[in-house]
Amino acid sequence: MMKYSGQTRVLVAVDCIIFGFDGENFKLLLIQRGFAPQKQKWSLMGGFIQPTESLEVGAQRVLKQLTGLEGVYLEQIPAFSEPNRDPVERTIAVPYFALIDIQKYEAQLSTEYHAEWFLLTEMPNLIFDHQRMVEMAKMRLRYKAALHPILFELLPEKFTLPKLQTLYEKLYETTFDKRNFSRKVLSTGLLVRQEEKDKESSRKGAFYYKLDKEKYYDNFEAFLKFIPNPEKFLI
Amino acid sequence: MMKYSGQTRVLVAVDCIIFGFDGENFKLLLIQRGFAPQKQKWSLMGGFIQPTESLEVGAQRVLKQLTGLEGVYLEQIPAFSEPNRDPVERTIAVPYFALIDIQKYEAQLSTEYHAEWFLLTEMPNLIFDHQRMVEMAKMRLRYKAALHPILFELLPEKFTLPKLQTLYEKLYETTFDKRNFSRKVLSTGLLVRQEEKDKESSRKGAFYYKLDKEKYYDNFEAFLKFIPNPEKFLI
DNA sequence: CCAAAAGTGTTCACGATACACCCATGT
DNA sequence: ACATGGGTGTATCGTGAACACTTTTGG
Repeated sequence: MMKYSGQTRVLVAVDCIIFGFDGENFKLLLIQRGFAPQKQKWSLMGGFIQPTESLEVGAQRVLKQLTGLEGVYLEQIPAFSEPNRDPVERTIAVPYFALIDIQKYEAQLSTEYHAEWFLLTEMPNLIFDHQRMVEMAKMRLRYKAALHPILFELLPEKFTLPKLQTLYEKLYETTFDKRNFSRKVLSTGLLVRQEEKDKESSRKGAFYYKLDKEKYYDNFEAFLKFIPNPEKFLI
Repeated sequence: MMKYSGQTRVLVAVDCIIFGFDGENFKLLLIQRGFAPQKQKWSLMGGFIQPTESLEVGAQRVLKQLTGLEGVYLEQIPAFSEPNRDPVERTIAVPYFALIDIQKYEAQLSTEYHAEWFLLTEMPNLIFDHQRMVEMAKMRLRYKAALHPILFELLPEKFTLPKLQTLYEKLYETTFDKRNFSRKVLSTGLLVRQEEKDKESSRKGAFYYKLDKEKYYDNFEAFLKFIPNPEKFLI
């Protein structure tokens, strides 16, 4: 097979910034790196791109290895390509942020990678430029979620409005008026109220809601703002 | 030097989707590919990433080679990484869209690449998946420009409000009310009216405006909507 | 004097915000 | 009975959209 001559080939890695939400706080799934350099240090889950897979497929593979989950919400963020970002060998990293339902995950946790959930606010130091990747991912998530209904990916199938509101409040480090919030969310018609209530976090109990899957997928890329004044939060 | 073992290295290319605006229509700067395969076919300007440069730097280098311009507005869009997208050898392409002032360019055009401006609506067929890259870039540009004041990058230093409006109208393939448009644009305080008028395109003449550079750079990433109902245009 | 494009103000409607009370229940 | 969190309605304000006439001047 013919090749392009005189050009340098480089390693390409996908690194996953895996977000979860435990009902109270944002979490990040990190692993303890199992190989040199920086063995034992905390790191994002990642892997080198294989000859037969695209970046997207590679990221899904890496996620499946760690969490057992497939079809996870993934979004590419701009590549990290400083020539010396990896001290071993030049590696271009294409980060993906992933939104997963922390409950689905728990059962499947592989012990192979020494993975652990950290509160986003209490992250350990990470190797290389992974810290910066997390920062970028957080910014991107804030941006995207201000305009599109993607945070549902972090919630279990059934969730309550107060939980949904907490989710948004934690991401934007603010509080919202619950009357306005519920009106805005319900007006999208994306949510279906269930008979059942969640009695865990209050005496009265809060109704569970499920997504109207059809409307949800139709509106996935739609422009739905759940938070007031999004411009305040967008960079 | 130590290396990661057992992994495949790949070529990484940057490809530039170069947009211009001639005062009436969007244009795209394409080159006639000078090497096999698909020699002579129209293509985006691109290049392989070099050992000492980041992707961003590589894209700027490629742009400079073709146009002579430096410090051009560039934005990365998600990588194209299908294993067989380049028939010669696996290459991951990281596309950047560039917004340039078509007037600054014209003098500097290198003849080396057989470059030519095409109307965006009358593009020839492009090699590989470059067509799809242009589509993606167009979508991204529409998205970004609906929320942030980036289209000024396409205009010369002095421009008139009617030209600015035409620019937006062409991108969104619609028309806007000029009273609302000018009010909205001027209310940002980003524009400074000049004494001079452009008498080219009307008898009465239209005032030239310049950007207030300081405010512009402050608001570069700010949330400024110049078009009504942006949600209608965002995917 | 006429054609062609530039420039400008007001009204209206809707969406966004602010705000406070009652409800259900477990202890 | 009371403490705790859940749920709901209304009044007001401000932003965004619709809309039409006057101005300038080259021919």
